[in-house]
This record gives sequence, C-alpha cells and structure tokens, in this order.
Amino acid sequence: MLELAVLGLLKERAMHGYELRKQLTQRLGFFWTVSFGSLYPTLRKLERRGWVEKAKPAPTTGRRKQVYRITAAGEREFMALLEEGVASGEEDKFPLRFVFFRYLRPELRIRALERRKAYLQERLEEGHRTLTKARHGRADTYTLSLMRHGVDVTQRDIEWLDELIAAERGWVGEQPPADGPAADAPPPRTAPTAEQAEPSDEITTTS
Amino acid sequence: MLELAVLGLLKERAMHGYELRKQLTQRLGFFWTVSFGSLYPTLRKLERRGWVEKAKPAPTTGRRKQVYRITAAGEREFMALLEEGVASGEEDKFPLRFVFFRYLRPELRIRALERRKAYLQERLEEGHRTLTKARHGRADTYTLSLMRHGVDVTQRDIEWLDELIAAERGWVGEQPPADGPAADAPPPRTAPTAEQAEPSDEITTTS
DNA sequence: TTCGTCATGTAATGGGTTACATGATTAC
DNA sequence: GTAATCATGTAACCCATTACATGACGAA
Repeated sequence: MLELAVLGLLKERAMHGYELRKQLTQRLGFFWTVSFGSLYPTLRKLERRGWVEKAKPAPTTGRRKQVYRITAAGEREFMALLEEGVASGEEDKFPLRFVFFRYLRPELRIRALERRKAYLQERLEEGHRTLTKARHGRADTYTLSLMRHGVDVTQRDIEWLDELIAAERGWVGEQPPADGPAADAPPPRTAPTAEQAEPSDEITTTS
Repeated sequence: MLELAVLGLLKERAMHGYELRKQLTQRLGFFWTVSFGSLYPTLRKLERRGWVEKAKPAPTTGRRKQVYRITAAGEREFMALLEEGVASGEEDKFPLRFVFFRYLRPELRIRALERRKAYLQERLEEGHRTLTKARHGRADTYTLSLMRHGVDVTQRDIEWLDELIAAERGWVGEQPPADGPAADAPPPRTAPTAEQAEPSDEITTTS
C-alpha cells in the first residue's frame, strides 16, 4: 500500500517525507491518510532495497530535509506493484491504484475499471438481497438505513465507473448505456500520457 | 472494533462464531468484513474477560457449535465502548456504531450524528479547496476525477446524515433545510426503542 | 462417496498506529 | 522570544489478516 504510493509520488518528482505525506493526503485524503510513524520507516526500507535514494548527499547541519528520488529499479518495482494490484484486484486499494492510472496501458486501465465495476455490482446485488430479507424480518431502523445508504453509495460508485469506462473508450458525447440522464462532463478526451520530470508544483505549491 | 461488534450482536441474541460473522457481513458488508482468524480469538478473549459465556455446557462429540451469550458485565462493557466511541468520535468506525444506535439515548444519538456531519463537512471543504488548487496547477485526469468523486460521495453522506438528524428531531414532513429537493422518505417516525430478548431471526433465518 | 457448506481453531505475519522525543525555520 | 509549522525519527503495540489444518453434516 504505502510502498506503491511512495514510489508513485517519487516517480513524479523527488520529495522529502513530510511533503510526500502532504501530497498523499491531498490526493487520497477521502479514502486514506498515512502517519509519519509508518511513512519514514517505509522510506528507509525502500532505500535499503535500492528503490529510492537520497537526492542531496548529506544535510551536514542537524537532520534536515531528506529528499528522496526514485531509482531505475524503483520504477520497475512500481510498475510491477501497480500491475500486480490490477491483476489480483485488491479491492480496498482501488483508489490508490487509480491515482496512478495514467501509468497503465489503456487496455489494462479498462480491464481494471471493468473488474472493479463487476465487483461493486456483486456487492450491490448482495446488498439488495439482504435488504429485501431484512424488510420483512424486522431489522431495526438504523441497520436498515445504513444498508440503504450503502446501496446508494455503491450505485453512485458504479455510475462513476461507467463514466470512466465510457471516456476511456473514446465515445465522448455518444449515447450512454440507455439508463438515466448521465451526469456532467466525461473527463479524458485523449488518453493522458505520463508527463514526467520537471519538478513542477503538482496540485499545491510546497517548499 | 470487533469487540463492540460481537458484544452488540450477542446482546440481541446468543450466537456462535460462524453465525456472528454472517450477521456482521450482512449488516456492515459495505464497510467491513471480518475473518474467522480474528473472530474466534476475539470470542475467547471476551470469554476470558467474563463479557461473554458459553450458552450450552460442552459439545461432547468433536468440537461442535460454541454458542455464546453476553453476560451482565458484557452488557455494561458494550455500552461503555459504544458511548466512549461516540464521545471520542473515531470517525472510521462510525458505521459500526451506527448499527447499534438504538441502544443510545436520543440526545447522544443526535450529538453523534451532528459530530459526524461536522467532520464530513470539514473534509468536504478541504476537498473543495485542494480541488480548486488542483485545477489550475495541472494534476492528471485520474487524480482529479477521484477527488471529484470523493467530494460527491461525501456530499451524499452529509445529505444522509441530514435526513437522519431531521428524523431524529421528529419533524417528519416539515421543511428540509431549504437547499434542494430532498430525497425520498425520511425513515424513523418515532424513535425506535431497544426491543430486546425474544430470540428472533433478525434479518436472516439461520440455524 | 464426494462435494459444498458449516464450524472451529492456530501460527506467522503484516501493515499500520499512537505516543513520544528532538530540533530547525518562519512569522509575529 | 515564543508560537506555529516544518521535519525526522523510534518503540511499543494493536488489530487484524492469510494460510493452514481439522472435522462434522447434508445433499446429490
């Protein structure tokens, strides 16, 4: 989990731990937050394995900013982790993988999205089934409400995935699956390529 | 986490481990699933502490169903855990606590719901802020999409809480906060009381 | 008789957290 | 000069998971 995240961010540009966490919180804050207590050890574990390295030689005065950059081996490891995650479909970490989707080949991307959708649909059906059962056998209000809300949110998730899949396939203004009125603008017109290098201030200006 | 869940279910009626897990998955499946590897050890930990006890003396042949029931001490512990959770607001476990809301006094319930709402609103604003920043500084399509979706789902969550709070307060068909068209039926008309005892087949018939 | 589900358990491990400690740098 | 934020780190622990093993019971 953390390893993929760290490698993925460092692939964009060199960073130090504190900044890494900030970026992570910004991008995945809705699903995840890391603590320093796991971030720093991870960083050094990655260094020991040769997947990242210090960018600046040594801080001399005190223990100042440790800027890390990803290595060639690290890049390979990142892609391996990412694709392996897609293949084995660890459903909980989906959002994390998603943030790095631009590094995947388009077909893998679609496969991942569709797999995710299938998974959510299964849960949705299961949810519907138990909800039906729960209605006649009286379950308490709160449990019922939670289940309904769960169904609701899951449906939302599926719609989101539908938009993503459609966009990925290229039909931009074409007819959606013939269900309800589709939501707002489908995002990517052309498949985005991994623009790398250039220490730009992605999302927020830091340092 | 697990302790609260197990105690809460056993408070309803006596059950064995396997069944416990089934119930848990049905009610909280959207947010959570437990593995047996943690369930059984927990069960025996609870037994050692005197919070649950075996209902049937001993299975004699082989190691057959171990039916557990909650003890008086267990009931006290359950309420303590639940109320402590509400007080300290461990936000991740909210759904779990929610399933047992009927055991809380109405005022505590409202407080919990409002606290949760405030928390989500904070995250929502934070999300909006970073989204705005992210739009001009170019973040990739996928990250942006994820953030938008996060905002979306969080808004949904807040609406849900609004309905719950309104229902809790008793205004059933009265005007909603004057925002948009409210969603479908607000659930509880009267505050549900903890109907206890009676080993009914809550949600699904088992055994 | 074999397959699926019911049912309970253990050992090794994992992936993170909290709490704590330290100190530099910036802004007021 | 002091408070807030930046920045790094460690130790103890926690809560759960995976993988594995065992075996009963019912249905085909």
